[in-house]
Amino acid sequence: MSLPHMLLGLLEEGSMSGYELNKAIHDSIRHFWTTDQSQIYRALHKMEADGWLRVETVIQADSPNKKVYHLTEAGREALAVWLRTPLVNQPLREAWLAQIFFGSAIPTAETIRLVEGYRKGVAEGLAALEELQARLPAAGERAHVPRRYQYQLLTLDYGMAYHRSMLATLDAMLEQMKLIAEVTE
Amino acid sequence: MSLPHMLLGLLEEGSMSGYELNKAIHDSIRHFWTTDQSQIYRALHKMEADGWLRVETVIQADSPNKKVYHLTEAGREALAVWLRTPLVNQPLREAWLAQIFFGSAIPTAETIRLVEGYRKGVAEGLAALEELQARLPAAGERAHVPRRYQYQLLTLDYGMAYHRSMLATLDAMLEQMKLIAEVTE
DNA sequence: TCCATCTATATGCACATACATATACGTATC
DNA sequence: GATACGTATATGTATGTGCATATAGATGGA
Repeated sequence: MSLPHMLLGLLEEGSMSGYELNKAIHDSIRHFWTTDQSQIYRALHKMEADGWLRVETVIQADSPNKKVYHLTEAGREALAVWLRTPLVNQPLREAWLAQIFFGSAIPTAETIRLVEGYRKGVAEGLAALEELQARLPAAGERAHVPRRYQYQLLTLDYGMAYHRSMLATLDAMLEQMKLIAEVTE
Repeated sequence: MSLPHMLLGLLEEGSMSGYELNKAIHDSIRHFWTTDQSQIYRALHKMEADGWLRVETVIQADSPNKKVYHLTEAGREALAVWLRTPLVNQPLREAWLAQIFFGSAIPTAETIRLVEGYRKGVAEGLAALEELQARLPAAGERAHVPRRYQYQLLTLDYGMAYHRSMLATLDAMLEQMKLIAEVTE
């Protein structure tokens, strides 16, 4: 389970409440990790019990009080260890590929339509990432950007490369499927 | 949940027992879907209760009796429907990218080492797929191959394209990280 | 005044899934 | 005779996870 370590990483940049962590996940790591609000609070409770976090209750006048979490030394250490720990590589798990694999059970035109839909979804995902990147420094200017920020940009690069490759692969797949349709229909 | 539909797809090609389905998953769709043996039996029970499958108990002399599952009309129909149904597109979920995103908390050399490890894993995955493909028809001969089989090859193509793209992206990432290391260390 | 919305935290619940374990038959090996 | 292995099916259980819901203070608009 990685969520606690995501939270450690975010809290290393600055102390936050669960509510703020939820927003931070949505704003900055959504392109490779999403989670439910309820999981965040559950994770925070466990992390506090494990001594990774210290809670500070902040009384607010203009909105409900909040519990701001701070990294402890143990938490900082847990993050540093995790950042060096190779994760077990998860095998591909793509249910939609089964719709291709077993596609011969329905007319080719229908599977083509399906894949075109998936292509559209990927194109939209890529557009969202490109829009995000347009508001950030270009590759040439990166050397002058804080180190922390350079790492963050690398994950955005990965997301875009993934989407572009996916588009190209889907296009190739669609071409092959059109050949199948020609021969057999 | 997709496992029941995976089983429908496999059983459409021929009736099998749970034990044989487990082997079929390992032999032919492992490159995009894996599962535990226990889930297969649980899924089969549910699918039978839902009327998608019919059981035939086969008495064997040389090994324990087996329960061979056959598709019913309802099962065949459920497969056909699923094959046309767009799956909700799952957002990227790559915990290792968080190790990059938060990488500034440890020396760059350590993150480089980590990514090199991941690169090795991807290269091994690609090698396994290439070995598998070497025993199958090349692209030029595909037109003369059964339609069912052509679809199966497309999923292998996808797996290889994914791995190749992943390798290229990781290499680019490693180059960027070496630049970071030069500037800041 | 009522209602919606934002801030803020928390629990209930269902589902998917993996790991471990249990049972049991037949064959081959030591 | 004991042990290991392949075949074959099944349950127990823990964990990860998302959706729904509950509670509640403050603000702003209809």
